[in-house]
Amino acid sequence: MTATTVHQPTHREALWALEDAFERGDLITVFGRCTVEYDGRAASSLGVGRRLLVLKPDGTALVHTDENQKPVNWQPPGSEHHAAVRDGRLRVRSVHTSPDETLAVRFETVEQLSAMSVSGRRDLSVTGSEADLRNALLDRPALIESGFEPLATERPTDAGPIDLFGRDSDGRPVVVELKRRRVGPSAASQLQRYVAAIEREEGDNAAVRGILVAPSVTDRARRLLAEHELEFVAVEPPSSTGDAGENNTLDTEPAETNAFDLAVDDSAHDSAGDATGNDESEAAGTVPADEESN
Amino acid sequence: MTATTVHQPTHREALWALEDAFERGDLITVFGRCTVEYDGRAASSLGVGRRLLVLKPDGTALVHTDENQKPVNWQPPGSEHHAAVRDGRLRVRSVHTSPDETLAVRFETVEQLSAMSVSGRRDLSVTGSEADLRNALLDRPALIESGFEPLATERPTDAGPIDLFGRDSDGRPVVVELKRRRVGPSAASQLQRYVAAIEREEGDNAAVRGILVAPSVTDRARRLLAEHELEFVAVEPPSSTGDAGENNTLDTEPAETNAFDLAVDDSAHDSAGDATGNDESEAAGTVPADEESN
DNA sequence: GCCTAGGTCCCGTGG
DNA sequence: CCACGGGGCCTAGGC
Repeated sequence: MTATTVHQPTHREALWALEDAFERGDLITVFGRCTVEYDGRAASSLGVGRRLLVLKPDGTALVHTDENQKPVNWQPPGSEHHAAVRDGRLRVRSVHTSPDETLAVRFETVEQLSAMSVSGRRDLSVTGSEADLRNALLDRPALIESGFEPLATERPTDAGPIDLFGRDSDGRPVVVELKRRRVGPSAASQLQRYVAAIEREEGDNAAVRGILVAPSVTDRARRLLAEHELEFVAVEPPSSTGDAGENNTLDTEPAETNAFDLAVDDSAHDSAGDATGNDESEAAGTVPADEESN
Repeated sequence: MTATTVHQPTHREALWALEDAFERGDLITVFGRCTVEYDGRAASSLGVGRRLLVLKPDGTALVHTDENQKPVNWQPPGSEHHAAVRDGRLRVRSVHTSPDETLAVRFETVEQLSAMSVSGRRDLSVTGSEADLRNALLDRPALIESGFEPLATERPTDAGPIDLFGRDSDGRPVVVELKRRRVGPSAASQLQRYVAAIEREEGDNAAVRGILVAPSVTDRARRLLAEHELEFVAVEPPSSTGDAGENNTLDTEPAETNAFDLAVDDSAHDSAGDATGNDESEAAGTVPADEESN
């Protein structure tokens, strides 16, 4: 129920505590001086130092140092944790199969070991994802282009699924690729692959349009789009500070929960344009201070 | 020096311990029941549950549940941690600027709070990276193709840097893209971009070859390569179990530390081939059992 | 700061 | 199991 902790344990005491925690399915943290060896998809070796080891009941293992968000070493979920005392020292091994990988943490000293039962993330709700952008555009397809008619999302092709497929006011097929943030060359190539796939589907004479929809685009990506006669439409990035209810009611639509501020900022394939997205100034009342309740 | 821990603290005691740990630049772990709110590049809300909060002196914040390698919520390095007691409850806020992001963790109960000074990853050495593959191929360019002459790595082009650039025995320019693992469509597109850039550099009549070097390739990527008349050469993935000293000395070169077993497995652009990498059997004595020392 | 690409990417979804 | 693409990707290296 509550957290169990052993402070400055002997290595053998730490082993007992670990085995108990494994039994209970607790999440475990270990502070101590250790070395780390990893062998699997790659291989690595880490000299002695003071670190934090986290062991999860799902098999995940994390070795954290004083900096960076990513662990310096780790083991994926599905691994099996094993603990033992060798040469009087605690050793934790996490073993994964398929792919075969092993993480070994050898402790010189164990400062502290804690364990507590933790609960999963049942109810994490996120807004501002690409799916939110897609829904926003389905509500207001004219923001991609006046007269654009959405026909399908995740439409399958030989090259993979298209984010948003439809036709323009002239009846031409339109492939739309959505990105929630500034795009680089890979997104342009991705769009180009999908356009080529539709062109093969429709026949060689088909004039298939491709539109990349994102907050902004790098110079290189813009040139790539131009080379393939693809287009770019800018949308505002998700507006962050809780404006979920602040619908700019220009149209009749109620417009479902819309994390994206949508702005038409067409930049045709042959124009240089400067919609690099570094010039946003007035979106929705960006008052940096004054957050309610501290 | 050693770890400090408070068990079942009051919220105010937890606050004192946190402030002390901030002062010392410790790495901090907090077990407790909490809710988590995030707002920034996206936004999310997480209901009450028992979790582990990790705070690093570089500004990183991590919220971990009982499963998955990635934290359910987090804050990047460079954030500023702030702690306070509001309504009798501990609240930790980590604030980042540019991009503006805030993570707020509100504790219902604090089971335990620990802090310890930890040290960085000075001496992490990894093998099996793409750079290792590149070095291995520079030592033995014939494994890409007999007569291949490497001229440059990271060669800049209008489309970005080329992993490995050279010429074949006929003097034709060759663009080589390296991947440390099985490749999909994006790698094929990446190679195609580089080849197109070199073709523009060299002139329209130039016959520029492109070779994707990787352990294996998906069907879709193989088709993409064929469409653009690009080639694929298979190399064995990094062989994992410590064979760093096992140089197969066929040539005169001493062959530096070579984490990759290299195998020629050419599959031309117009052949279907089956070098999907699922059929490796005898590489280098793959004895699954018997790991030295435990 | 931006851009580009690698990563033991992780992760979910679909086949 | 593999394949594919998103991600608050993160991180390193250039510029």
